[in-house]
Amino acid sequence: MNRHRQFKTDLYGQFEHLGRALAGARRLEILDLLGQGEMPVDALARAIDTPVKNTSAHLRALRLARLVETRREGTRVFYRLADEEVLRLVRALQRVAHGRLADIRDTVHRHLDAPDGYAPVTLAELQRLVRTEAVTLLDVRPAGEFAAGHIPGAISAPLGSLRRQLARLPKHREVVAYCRGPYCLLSLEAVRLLRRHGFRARRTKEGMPDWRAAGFPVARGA
Amino acid sequence: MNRHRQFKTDLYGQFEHLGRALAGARRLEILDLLGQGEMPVDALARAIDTPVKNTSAHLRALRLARLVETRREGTRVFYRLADEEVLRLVRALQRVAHGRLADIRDTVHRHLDAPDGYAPVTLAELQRLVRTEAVTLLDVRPAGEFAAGHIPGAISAPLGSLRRQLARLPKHREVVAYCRGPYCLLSLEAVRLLRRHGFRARRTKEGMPDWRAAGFPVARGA
DNA sequence: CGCATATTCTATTGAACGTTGGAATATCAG
DNA sequence: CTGATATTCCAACGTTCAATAGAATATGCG
Repeated sequence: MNRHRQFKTDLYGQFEHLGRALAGARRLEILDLLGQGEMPVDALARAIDTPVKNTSAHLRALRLARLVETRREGTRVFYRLADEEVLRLVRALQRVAHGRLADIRDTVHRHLDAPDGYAPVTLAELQRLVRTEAVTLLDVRPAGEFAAGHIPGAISAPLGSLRRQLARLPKHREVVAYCRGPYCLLSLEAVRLLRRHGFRARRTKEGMPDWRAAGFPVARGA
Repeated sequence: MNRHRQFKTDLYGQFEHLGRALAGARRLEILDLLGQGEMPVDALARAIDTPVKNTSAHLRALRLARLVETRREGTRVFYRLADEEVLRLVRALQRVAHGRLADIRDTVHRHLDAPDGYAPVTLAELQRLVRTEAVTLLDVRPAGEFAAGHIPGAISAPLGSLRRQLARLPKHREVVAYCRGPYCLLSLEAVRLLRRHGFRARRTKEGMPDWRAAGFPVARGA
């Protein structure tokens, strides 16, 4: 009977290692970002607003837990998720947290929810809309992430250059913007900008990695 | 632009709280057990082989993270999972850990895998087998957990009293045993015992909570 | 080879967490 | 009310981990 205890202690001890790797705000943010595709250390450091030195240490912990893998290219080291399953784990954690912690709902509500919540579209709806060409679909993430994978039919319109592209968009057709994921603010800003310029605009509730994880087709390149 | 950083720090900080609650071997074990149904503190303490005092502290942490809820009955306090989603999160963590950490595969392999792996049955297969009455289905968990919910058509045969029930089982029909989940050893012991007594016996790869989570019907009562 | 850039390693400090012992609270039975 | 059981609270100790600073390594370029 004691072998059973030993087994359980060993086993759940290993699970604990993995849990510890997830128990860090910066690390969760990194994993969320890596859902977009591989990134070098310095880009990640800038994205999460943390010294490179520090970011590297977090990445070390994630690599030790086998949640990320690396690839070297010249002096740069690119990190990527070790597995699609990892992002699903992060999303599961976010979903439980969002559902059960009132504080999170408050935080999100203050930032994400406009009067109409910017009329979020689910990915399934979006697929229908795109297939029937009923909407203009904008990918408002940085160009690099667009190139690494985007929804077929989407136009790359990074938030910074969106204003310049407005003139070229058909005025009459509704616009849907998507970005990195459920807690990414890019599409939100985009919708605000579009509406200020007279467009009918909505955003998706989820982002590119969720589209891919749901098994929908992904286009690559510029 | 700084409001965005503040938002992310707040948000992922909250996620971190939840991650921390998951970063404990004992706590993960508790959550796994609670997947069977509600349990009082002392039962949990015995199950995870940890002082009551200590177990209570862990439960406190879990309750603070809103992962569990309580119900009082006399001097006892019963704990239960706050949500089905919580168990799905734990399973997601286990799945990633199992897939990515070689140490876990080793640990599990040493204990769970017999020459034929005890011919694990998936839940989907099991459903077919049960519907056609092709097998005798045994629930080898403690009687209380059987009463709280079991697979329709299953016979309660707690490991302790299984030996006494052997005589009543049809010799010619194959037996399938299931228990708590992928890392529960009860069904394994059961299959060993059954085979020693000349039965053809297999076990399920997953357990009762997974059956429920998959949306299959659940029977209650003795 | 020597310099520059990108990244990682080492050592230190301070905060957070698990554990343990002892006391306190809550409920029930008599 | 008293005793008994189940659970929780409180304080102290040791460990672990994130953050920070400084040094070291690796690659590319001239």
